[in-house]
Amino acid sequence: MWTIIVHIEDGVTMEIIRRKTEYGIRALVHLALHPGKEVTAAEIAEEQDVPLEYLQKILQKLTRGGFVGAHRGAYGGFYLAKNPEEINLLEVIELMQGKLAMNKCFLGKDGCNRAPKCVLKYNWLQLEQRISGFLSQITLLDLVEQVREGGLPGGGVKG
Amino acid sequence: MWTIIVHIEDGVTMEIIRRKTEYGIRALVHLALHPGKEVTAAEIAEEQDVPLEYLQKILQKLTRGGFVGAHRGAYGGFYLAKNPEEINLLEVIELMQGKLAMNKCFLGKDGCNRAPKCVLKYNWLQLEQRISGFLSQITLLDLVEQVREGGLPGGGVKG
DNA sequence: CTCTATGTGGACTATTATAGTCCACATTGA
DNA sequence: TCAATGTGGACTATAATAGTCCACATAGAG
Repeated sequence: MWTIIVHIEDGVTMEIIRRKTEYGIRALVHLALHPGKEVTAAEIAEEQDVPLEYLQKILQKLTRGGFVGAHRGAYGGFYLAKNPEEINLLEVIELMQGKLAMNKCFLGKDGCNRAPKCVLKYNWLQLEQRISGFLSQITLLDLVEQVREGGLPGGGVKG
Repeated sequence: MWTIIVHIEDGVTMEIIRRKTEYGIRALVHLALHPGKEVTAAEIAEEQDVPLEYLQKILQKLTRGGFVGAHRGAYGGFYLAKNPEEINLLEVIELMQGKLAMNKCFLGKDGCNRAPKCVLKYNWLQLEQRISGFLSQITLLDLVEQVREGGLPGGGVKG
């Protein structure tokens, strides 16, 4: 009796936006689509295809981050604590994943012990600012509008 | 006798360019700075502050990827297999880390099982193209020139 | 006032990615 | 033929991500 292990070459991808962030954004979009209503974690989990227990952790983070408000007890739930146009993608990504950087060289002069002789960092820094700038221009309102329009391309995001 | 575990709140950062990629870029820059010479992994490791054994793996990947050539045996070493202006950052990053994407939604219509109702992806796609576009415009030559100029800011990268 | 549906917080596990190491072997120039 | 080199595969260690579990706090309805 043999056990054969086959290692399938996978098309690896390095994702900037992690699953937890995606889940968080789905939750925010869902809340924005139900203004003035308190929505339970269970409902969001169901509607947005997110594991409930994990979503609860994510909602807690969003609550502490000030993006959503929570109401405990029976008939409780979550609601947006800001207007959709006041929430941008960069804030959400950084709340969920930590500060977004190209690499350590930008964490200050001592982020990398080669810093004094590192000359690559100016390129990194420039790109980093572009990415952050772009992400911070996309608001929850933009996302929600695309949802309402049926998600067709062409809506466009400025920048 | 007590054991006290203190959990220090760390300033987390999510880095797009991983250490292996940074190491790979350092190696390429080093090779570009020594044209016409075969440089050993040991020398690069020493000069660029990279663990030798790990660097060897990275150089193997760069070799298979066609960016560097290798010469075995005594007096062997590595050399650039392309001109520095023919190597761009995006290629190197994707060789080392896999394809760079915002998230799974862009891996094709089945990348995410919500794809049919997912409307966020057009934003992602647009940003993804911007990042890739920018990274693909930065060549190894740009990096090397900045090294030669002493690494002062202001050199600038077009885009 | 109590029951029940909710959110909260912390600890816990599982899985995957990243980082790094080790060693036998192939190659090649002196 | 020896010594310095790269190659390839297996291996370990650490960290990040993803996900789960449970005791507890809270608040509305009856």
